[in-house]
Amino acid sequence: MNKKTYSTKQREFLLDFFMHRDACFTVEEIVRHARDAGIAIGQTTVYRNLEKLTDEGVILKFALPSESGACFQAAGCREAGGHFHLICTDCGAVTHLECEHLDDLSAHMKTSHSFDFDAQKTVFYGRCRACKQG
Amino acid sequence: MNKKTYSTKQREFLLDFFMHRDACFTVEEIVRHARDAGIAIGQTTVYRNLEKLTDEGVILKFALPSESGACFQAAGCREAGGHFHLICTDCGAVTHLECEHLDDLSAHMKTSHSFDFDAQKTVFYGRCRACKQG
DNA sequence: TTGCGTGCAAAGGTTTTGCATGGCA
DNA sequence: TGCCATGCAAAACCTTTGCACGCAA
Repeated sequence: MNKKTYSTKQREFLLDFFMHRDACFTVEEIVRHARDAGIAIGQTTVYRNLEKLTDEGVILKFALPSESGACFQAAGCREAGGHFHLICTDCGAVTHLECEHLDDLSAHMKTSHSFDFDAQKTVFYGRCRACKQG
Repeated sequence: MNKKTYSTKQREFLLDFFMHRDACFTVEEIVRHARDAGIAIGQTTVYRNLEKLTDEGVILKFALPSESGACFQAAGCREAGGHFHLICTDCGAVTHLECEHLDDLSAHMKTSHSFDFDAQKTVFYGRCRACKQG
């Protein structure tokens, strides 16, 4: 039996915050944005809510070489497969990728290498178009 | 102009250590292995050497959900392409994968999505054969 | 009223830094 | 001898935990 879940203004802010943007943020940045929006929120609360949301697959947690702490971002969709994330190691931009090549890869890893690839947890690192040109 | 690099027994140990094994280790584990091998080494030294080796692409640095600190492992080869890493989120086992599917993927990302995928920095998370059966 | 959620402060753990010493070339 | 490397101790950081109070249902 699951615990009850209350709706608080802090939780609602976080949900809304991630649903409406498409970049990654550190805990510190999230706290700052909340305060700018007039929502008082402690970092403990951010950590606790983010942990839950990460477990649920609603948001993605990953490390960026350019940041010292963890980065979080909306997963975009909760369904398995068909949606992958590319992160630029220079600027941190995130590209959502829906591409049959990746579905093929996932299927191939499963059948030929006996590895259940988890698209939710995996982040592809590289350099985006803008940073290549820059 | 690059700085000179001295050869010390600590550095030689680290190089040798990673070249001869195929699993990932935390800093703490590395220090312990060194001391077991009769090499006195401080964790500061491990951190400093590992940072250099990571920059050079000799070893891989990544986070494992089951570990609190960072994990390091030999990259295996320094050439670009053709070599990827799968990590089991349950047991931490690392699989090296050489597979034309991944080369295709890399080429596809570059041509169709303008993204220079960096196999050196990317780790695929999922569950390995043994843990699926367990 | 019940009990989950919040947030401060403190603890915990990892990684970095300062500085004096050690050791390679 | 010159200068990089090492390592202890301390600092800096990020994240988690304890506990009392707040608040949704």
